[in-house]
Amino acid sequence: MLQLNVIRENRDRVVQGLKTRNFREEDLGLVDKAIALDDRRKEVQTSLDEAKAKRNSLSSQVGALFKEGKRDEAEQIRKEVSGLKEDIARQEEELRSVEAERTEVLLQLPNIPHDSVPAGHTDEDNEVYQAWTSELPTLGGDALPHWELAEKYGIFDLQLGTKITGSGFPVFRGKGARLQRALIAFFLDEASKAGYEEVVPPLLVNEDTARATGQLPDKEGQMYYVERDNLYLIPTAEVPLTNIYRGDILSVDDLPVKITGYTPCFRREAGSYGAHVRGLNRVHQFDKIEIVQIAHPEQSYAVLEEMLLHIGGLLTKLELPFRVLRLCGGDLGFTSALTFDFEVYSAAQERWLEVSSASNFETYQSNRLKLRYREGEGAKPQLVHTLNGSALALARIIAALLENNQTPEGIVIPKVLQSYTGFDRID
RNA sequence: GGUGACGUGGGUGAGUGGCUGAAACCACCAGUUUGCUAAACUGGCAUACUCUUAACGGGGUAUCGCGGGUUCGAAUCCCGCCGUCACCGCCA
Repeated sequence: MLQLNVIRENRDRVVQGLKTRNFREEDLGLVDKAIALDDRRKEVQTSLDEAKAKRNSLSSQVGALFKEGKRDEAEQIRKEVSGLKEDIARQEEELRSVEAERTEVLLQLPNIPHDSVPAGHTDEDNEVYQAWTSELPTLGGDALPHWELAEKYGIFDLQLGTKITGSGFPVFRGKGARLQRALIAFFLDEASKAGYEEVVPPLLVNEDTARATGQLPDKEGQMYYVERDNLYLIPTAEVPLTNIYRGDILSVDDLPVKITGYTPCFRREAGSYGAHVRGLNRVHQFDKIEIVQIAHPEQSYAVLEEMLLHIGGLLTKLELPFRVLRLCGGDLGFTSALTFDFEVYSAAQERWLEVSSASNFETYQSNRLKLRYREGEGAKPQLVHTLNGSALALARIIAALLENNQTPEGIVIPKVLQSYTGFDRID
């Protein structure tokens, strides 16, 4: 959520940002509407506070007068205060409704894109930030897509998952399951080496948590929901990991906070179908190692750069061809100021698969999280910047590994993984 | 799930209707004193919103788990919810 004072002070920049996101002309008015509602809120707040101050001072007189035995005077003031009650109640009601309306409007405003975000409408318009300069691997005409390889080598079984749960819930078996575990261990070890604290968070979260990182209300339909207990299955570890610090005031010395966690991720992916979502390209449950940083506002873009290097390093170690995209305004997530996507080239499908997304949310999340830091002793608390990235998402990495590494003798496991898998090929 | 106890500031903990935004102690910060350190002493030490100020600052409101109620006035009384702990039940 954007801060109102930021909107006030940078009104034109906010409007410009919405345009970068291709906001409809009629919705640009939301910015001024938010400001107007906040003006009204201030008015009511001030007038309500005055009424309450009067009540409080009169009330304390009542007590004093009673003690002095001046019953009549006390009685008179008491009646006067009684009259104030109605007025206070009415103003409280108005304050509540103005605040609710203001929040409603603020929730509809996405983050302001960073200056470097290119204009554009779809993923076609994303800017190639770091291209793959070597040659892309080519496989012969008999190369198989990963879903066929999976069947051939018994790596995972989607039909079995359908029997147990429903479509989009793969069952990994044998060496496939082992490969999965190897990747998780590898990614976590790499994150630890890079200074991230490893965390095992809950997989179900409550409403407050889902709201604080921005999944509610804008991505409600994307999450599985357990109605009986009013809990949501996490779509990404970002949600519980970032919420660890919800409401906290950190010292500047604590920054940056670096945490990582492996979790399964659950996504309903409502409305997705077609050839591009075959196999592991898009599933309802997949495993992901997430890295999260809570950073000083002045450091956050350097931190984002550091995260990109970390993620790129993983792909390099896995010997996968990849490129990095800077998302355009139209493709940028609602809460993000700047996002880079990592795509791995899948040689058999001859297309790029998104395997990671790293974003700087600046203060958009921290404002909802009420997550702040203090510059020094006694300094006023300020919002931190939050960032996160996948490092990495497993399903599509496996898809790419299977496809790119297929040989007539089976699927070759990259060297770095061999000590984790305990085998060097799947055949 | 059942029964009982409890929920106060960074921590311990006092406080049963007004003088309590909250004692005291600990921790922390600054200063004084002192060969150094330690000790002692003095002072400071919540957050949000809001008004005011060029600024430093000052004023107001709210917050004692959360939400409602009673009252001129609530940390304190009443109701609901949530949580923690103990015992029982169940259980990886």
